[in-house]
Amino acid sequence: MRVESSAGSETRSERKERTRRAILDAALSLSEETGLGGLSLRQVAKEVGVVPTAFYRHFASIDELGLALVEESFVSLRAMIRDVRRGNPPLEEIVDRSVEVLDDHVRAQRAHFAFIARERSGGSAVVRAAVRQEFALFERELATDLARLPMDHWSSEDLHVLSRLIVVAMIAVAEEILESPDRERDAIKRRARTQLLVVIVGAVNWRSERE
Amino acid sequence: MRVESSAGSETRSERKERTRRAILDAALSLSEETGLGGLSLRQVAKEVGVVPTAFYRHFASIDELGLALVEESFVSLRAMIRDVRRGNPPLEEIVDRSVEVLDDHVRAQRAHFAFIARERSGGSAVVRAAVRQEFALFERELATDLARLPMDHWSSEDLHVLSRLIVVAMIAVAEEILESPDRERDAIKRRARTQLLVVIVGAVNWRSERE
DNA sequence: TGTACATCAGTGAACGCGCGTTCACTGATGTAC
DNA sequence: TGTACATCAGTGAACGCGCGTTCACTGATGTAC
Repeated sequence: MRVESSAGSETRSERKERTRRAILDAALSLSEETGLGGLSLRQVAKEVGVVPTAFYRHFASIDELGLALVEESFVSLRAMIRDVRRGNPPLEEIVDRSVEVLDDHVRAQRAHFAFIARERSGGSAVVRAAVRQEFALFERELATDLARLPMDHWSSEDLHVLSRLIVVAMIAVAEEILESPDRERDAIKRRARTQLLVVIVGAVNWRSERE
Repeated sequence: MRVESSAGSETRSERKERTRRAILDAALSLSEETGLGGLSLRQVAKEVGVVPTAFYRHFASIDELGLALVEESFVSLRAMIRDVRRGNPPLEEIVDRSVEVLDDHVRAQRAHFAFIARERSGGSAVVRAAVRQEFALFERELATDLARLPMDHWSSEDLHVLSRLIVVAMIAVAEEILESPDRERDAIKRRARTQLLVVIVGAVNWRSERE
């Protein structure tokens, strides 16, 4: 068993992990232009600086690489949600806080959020299915969060429907953030707050108007 | 000048138009699996039953073909909107009527709506830009429609924000319709009605809660 | 109406290119003793 | 600690394939007179 290593060098598995990381980063960056589907194994290898066949030491195919990217992108998304919940903000601050956190996280993890938004209706059936499954899971979680707001007159199915509405609206906001110049930042946040507030006001006043 | 033609035959330009139509249809159908970006000129030509080079008699590139498909897909989308407006339905029927019409049109023009939904974040930058521009136009139109509802306390910018919320929610509903089995039809429509109603109730009660 | 010429949708051969994948390999790192 | 062997991340040549695009062509349709 090897415990120490010669100064300034890495173990074999550290080197391997570094190459793997470089492949993931290259794929995130290159696919921003073409989508994952328009990405070739050879392009990725070239960007990383290895020979094409070295790719196979890390992933069996571009699709498998895509699945790894789905996983780590949703880690970023879940980190964002944890950040929204943190401090358990009172109702009147939820909208402002959520939009702040969304904006911060989308900007800090551009590549991950862009990847999710793009591959949600992207070219690879396998990756698309993985993204949608993650979103389905996420919508269910958000629905249980919503149940804590003052809308106990909502059935759990309706909470899920509401959750989906919020998710698709916030995906659209994230896309806007990603493709707009920085100077539109405040305008986009203002619009996002309006949308969220409309949904929440609508939800709170819903049943009373319905029957 | 040729006025009559021999029985059972077509003019040269009729034949050409028929091939063009076949190319558009083949592209719509083939791209359902791979996206427009994953489509090759040779695949399309093979499906149509012409030699690859014949493609160039009709389009200079797959991108140009894509732009033609964006145009005709939005013709379908505008036909849907005209259908919603027809009869100038009273406020309490707007939600039901809109969801009925959306469901009917998406099912009748599956390929067009699937194309729009997919290429909105698809692989070709040119086509993506065209789709987004059409949506931007459409959102502005919807905003002026909304101004006729009892929400005169809304600024025109806020009406636009509201319009965008409705559009992204309805795109998501259209995607659900397209990828779900027929037996979920009523459930999807019910969920769509809930979402639209939440947005409208929220919009009507908005300003009062805000200040 | 009949003839001579122009147009042009579609053909078919050919090209160079980037692709994914196979295979045998190298040589530094790791392990057993 | 030193030696002999195993592992395995990355190499490099080679393959067959589908791709977009070029070019000269064919022959039915259209036009002028």
